[in-house]
Order: sequence, then structure tokens, then C-alpha cells
Amino acid sequence: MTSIKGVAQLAGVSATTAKRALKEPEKLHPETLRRVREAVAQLHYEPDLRAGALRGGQSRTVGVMLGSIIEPFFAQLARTLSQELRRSGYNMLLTENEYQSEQELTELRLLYGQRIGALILRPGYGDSSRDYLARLRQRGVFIVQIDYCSPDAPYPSVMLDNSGAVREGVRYLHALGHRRIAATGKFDAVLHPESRSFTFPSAMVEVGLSVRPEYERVIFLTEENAYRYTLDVMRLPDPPTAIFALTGASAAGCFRALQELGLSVPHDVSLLTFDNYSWMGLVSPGITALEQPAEDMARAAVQMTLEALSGQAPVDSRVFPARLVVRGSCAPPAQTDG
Amino acid sequence: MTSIKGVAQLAGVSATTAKRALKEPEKLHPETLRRVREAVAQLHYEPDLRAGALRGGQSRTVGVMLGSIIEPFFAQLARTLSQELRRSGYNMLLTENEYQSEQELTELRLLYGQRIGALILRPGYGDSSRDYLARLRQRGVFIVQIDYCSPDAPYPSVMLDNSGAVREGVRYLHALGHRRIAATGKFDAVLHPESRSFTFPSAMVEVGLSVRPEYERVIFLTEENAYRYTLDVMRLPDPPTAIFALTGASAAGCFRALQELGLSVPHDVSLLTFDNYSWMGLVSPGITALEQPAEDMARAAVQMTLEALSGQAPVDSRVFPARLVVRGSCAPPAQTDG
DNA sequence: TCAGTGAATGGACACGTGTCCATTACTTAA
DNA sequence: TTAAGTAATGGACACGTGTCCATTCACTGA
Repeated sequence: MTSIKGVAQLAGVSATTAKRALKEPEKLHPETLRRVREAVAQLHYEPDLRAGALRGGQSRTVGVMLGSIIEPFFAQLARTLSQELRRSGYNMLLTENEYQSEQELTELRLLYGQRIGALILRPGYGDSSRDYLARLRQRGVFIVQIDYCSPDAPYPSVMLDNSGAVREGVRYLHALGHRRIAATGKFDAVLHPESRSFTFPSAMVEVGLSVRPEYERVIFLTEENAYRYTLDVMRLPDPPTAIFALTGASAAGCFRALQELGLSVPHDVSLLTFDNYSWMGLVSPGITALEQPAEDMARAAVQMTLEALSGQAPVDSRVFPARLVVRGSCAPPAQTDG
Repeated sequence: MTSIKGVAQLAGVSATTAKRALKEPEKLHPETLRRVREAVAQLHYEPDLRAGALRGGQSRTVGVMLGSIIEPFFAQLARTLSQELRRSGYNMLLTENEYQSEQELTELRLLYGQRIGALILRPGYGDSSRDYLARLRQRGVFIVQIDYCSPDAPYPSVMLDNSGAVREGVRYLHALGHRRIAATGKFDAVLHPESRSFTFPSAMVEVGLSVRPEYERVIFLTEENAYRYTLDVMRLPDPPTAIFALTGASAAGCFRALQELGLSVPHDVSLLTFDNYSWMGLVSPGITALEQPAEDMARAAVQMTLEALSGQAPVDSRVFPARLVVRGSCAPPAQTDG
């Protein structure tokens, strides 16, 4: 109800002058400025940012689409993204895709309905939304990928050094003496096309090992699936001596399964995981983890976004190393064999 | 660049007709409809929702301000709120206040700048933003409180039955034989004005006990503070035989402190907590918890919001019961005394 | 006196949509 | 034949802001 016109009327000036009192106060006569400011205070006027964005070029809104806010890694991303964007005067519109590009599509429509100026995206698996993203890009929406890169997607990205982290993890387990190592999730170009499971076999080869075929399962990395996977492989005649959980969510499933089987960690099995979640320090033994620098990654994504929106030179992708947090869940295997 | 006008021009009709093709297709001649739809498809037209909201009454955006997205309870709220709002065609603008009303104020300004139609709010402690909220309300922004009620705030709310849950928890511990029970956080009208710590002393009285003064500390319920609190009280000459963590975040601190002290749960101390977080099922023993129905609460808040926005009768506050999830962290105390 | 300058202010228009009313052509009823 | 009704469509305006240009007025220098 209270627009700039109301303020102008109360102050006895034109709308243009009232506007200037807010944006370019130095151009106004001090007395006029005082009157307008008084009117603003009296009416508690707050500008409608949407109307301004409608007229001008940039929309001060950035869309953020993540996998699942429930997972601490994404929650941390969301928090830092939100803070950093707000610090620069941008609003954040947050949605989830549950890792699936089909759901992504409807969400993207809604985001573009708000005319977001940029999109920070953890893409879902699949390519249902590829064309739509291309159209967004064509209409000037800057797109950054975070945490996961869609195959062949031509957008810059902020990534963990997943290959490096997997190699580090495998080397660590190998150095402890493990030979039978299982990773939750096998790479699959369609169902599970991400680089951790992709790297795992070659990382094994690099230390002179190979992945046992009976450990390989293409699974979607939920806690429940990791739970079942762990039950399965630990009941094999030659069970792994170490399990490498490729996500923090799956680690919870692994751990629960090992508990249920009455297996002691790390005596019977070692457990190594991606993501350093708080519960990993509470269980005993604590879980050794490859920590992702979520805050740094979020900050980088925002910085890239701001640079792109201010029309600077094309931004470069960035890669962050993981950090190995050693706790007690990895130890030499009870009996070593090939 | 592509507005409804572009579509109209390509289809050879007026903007009004093009609009009708989207909103009231039955009013158009089939042939005209076909032409417009073809133009829409060809240009990949997507309406600008902001412009519509600018003209019309309702803004299809709801502001959501929570305490901290990092905490699983709020993450779950955020997820369900987002899903339910979107299902009804609303957008969600998410922010945090870190439990403090000072930070709240600047966030509220930004939200209102986007002309939110409603606000789902977990208020921060303090009353810095009281006047601003009143002004929002006056301007037609519907406000629901969730999870916590600001003292004297005249807005409807969606709450856990905190008093009932505290009583249930105390009765449960008392029935197990506990007499020396400590709760993390003492009520304080300014620093810690929430109903769990408020109810705790009277809940103790109801079972014939009283709170030992040396267990009472006014603390802000972070994990770190709960950690220190637990170290403190367990080193008293007469330490508690049971600790009642009033939030899930503080439970992690309690648990860590007990581990560090080498105390075994539940043999040396019992631990009962609010919130059923996933790690509580992973540690051994599992933590007995009073679970909050986060999804139900979120759904109720959205339902109230939609009812209010559609101008129905004044909405009523709702209260949800907690559910006691018994695991292994509570047992009779080793030696019972007064 | 007068052109020139600069400060201070006002007005018209545009952004993309929704609403309301007007217009046209065609059909129906008396 | 004519008034009335209906289907199909178009046009003007409003929402609240930013941008651009115009206007007024006082002051300066020759």
C-alpha cells in the first residue's frame, strides 16, 4: 500500500525526488532530503525489490538447487551460499532435485519464473533438463555446477577433487595392509555416473590391486541401499576387509549393517568414508573420513557467480582437495591375504 | 527478452489473446489457440511470475525463517515446507536467524522487499524485531510461528507439546529410579525463555523430586555449551544419574562429554534427549529420544498459511505430541539415593 | 543585459503481467 | 427487420520502480 508515491506525496515532492532521497541523497537539497526521510520513517516505507528488478536488467535473485537439504553436506552448502549471497545483496531461492533430473525440470521452471539471474546447481543424474539449462544459459542466466558435474555440461563448476580423494583413500587402506576393499556403488554411465565410483577401480590398480567382481553393485547411494549392500558383501565367502563409503549418507548405512552383523570396527572390518559428519566423531570408534570443504566450495561458487554477473572475464572452474580426518575406524586387517 | 508480447506478435494476435491461451484456453477459438501455443513452444516462453504478482494482489512467495539449517530438525522442516508450498504453487524464500532476533531484523527487511505474502517463522530470542513483525502483519503478511513462540506474540503457532514432552521424559526417568536428574539449560526470561527448561522444575516436583541448584545453569543450547555443562555437572560431588538433553544439538555435546569422562551409558549415567537424529541410532547404546513430528508440523504450518491467504476464518494454533523412542541409553541408576 | 552554467526537481515512459471494458461478427428470438 | 445475446478478440490502464530528458531558478562572467 505504501509505495514511493505515498512517501512523495507526504513529503510534498515528486516520486523522482523521493527516489533520489534513497539512492542519491547527495543530489538533493538538505531540507528536501530531511522531509523525504521523515516521510519514509513515518510510513515505514520499504522499497519493492521486485518492481525494481522488473524494470532494470539484473534480478537480484540467485537460484540454488541442491540434492537434498537433509544431508549435512548440502545443509552446510545452503547455509554458506545463503549468507554469502545475502552479504552481496542477493536473495537465494532454494530447491532440491532429489538427485533426479526429472524433478529438476519442474523446479527449474519455477525458478526461471522468478527470473533468477544465476543458478548454482548440483545437477541430478540424467539429462532430462539439459535442453532447458541450455535455454536458461542462452537467456543470460549464469550457471555454476557444484559438487557434481553433469557429463558434457558446458558450465563452470566447483568440485571436490574426487579422483584425488578416492586415490588417497585407497592408498591409505592399502598402506594399512588391506587387499580386499569394497566401495559402495559401482560406476554406471546411466545410473551412477559420478567420478568417485569411476575412479575407484583404477585407484585400486595403481596400488597393485583389483576390484573383486562380487563386490561390485550399481546402487543409488542412499543410507538404506548402503545398508543392504554391506549386509550382502559381508556375507560373501571372502568378505572385504575394508569398506570405502563414497558418501556420508551411505556410511551411516554401512555402519548400521556392520553393527547388526556383530562385526567389530576396525577389528573385523575397516570403514573409510567421504564427508565428515558430526556423528562420525560420536560413535566408537570414530569414523575416519575424507572431509569436503563445504564452506570454501560455497564461497567459491558465490564468488564465481558475482564475477559472472558483473560481466567480468569468463570464470574458471575450481577444484578443492579433500582432507583426511583420521579417527579409529581403519586399522590393519586381522589376517592379510590376497 | 521473450515476453507475452513476443508470443502475441509471432502468433499474429494481441497480447490479451495470447495471455488467455495460457490461463483461459477454453475462451479461445481452437485455431487461434493452436497458433498461440505453437508460438509459445517456438519461443520457449515462460511467464514472468514477478510481473504478475506486481499487478495482482497476492505474492506467491512465502518467507521462511528458521533457527539454523544445519540442525536436522530445521533441515527437515525446510524440506517439507518447501515441498508443500511448491505443491500449492508458492515459492519459498529461506533464511536463518541463528536464534537471535537482531539478525532476524535485517533478514526480515530483505524478505519484505520481495513482498512475501506470508511468513513462517521460528522466532529468535529477544524482541528486537517485535515492532517490525507487527508492521508486516499490519500490511497483510500472515505470520505463523513454528517450534518456538515469542512471549506475548499475537500470532498463531505450530508447536510441539513441550511441557507434555518434558513431563513424559521426567516421569520416564523417575520410573526407572532416577532421583538426581539434570537438564541442559535453565529457564531465564531473557536469555533462555523457552518452555522446556521452564517446565522441567515443575515436572520434577510433580514426581516428588526437585532440581538440585548445583545442576542449574543458564546456557544457550549449542553442542559446545552442552559439552561443557556435562563435564561440569558430572564432576560435582553428587553428579546426576540421568541427563535430560533439551535439544538434539545439545545431546551430541552431552554424549561426547560422557565419552571423554570415560563414563558408560547407561550404566554410569542415563541420557534422554529431545529430537530423534539419525546418529542416535548409530552410537551404542542408542539414545532414547523424544521425537518431534517435523514433517507433520511443517505440513500444518503450510496448511494454516494457505488457509489464511485464501481469506478463510482465523486459523487456530496447533500442538503436536512428542513420541518417545526407547533405545538403550536409559536404565535404572547403579545405586539409588535421594 | 544576456548567454552560459549548474543545482534541484519534475514528468513521461518502460519493464511484463492481470483486469476491465470496448469492439466486432455472428446467432437467436420476437 | 430489429433488438438482444454470445463468442472471440483487442486496447487501455494499473502495479512500483529505474532511466532519461525537460524544466525551473539562481548565479556567474562579459
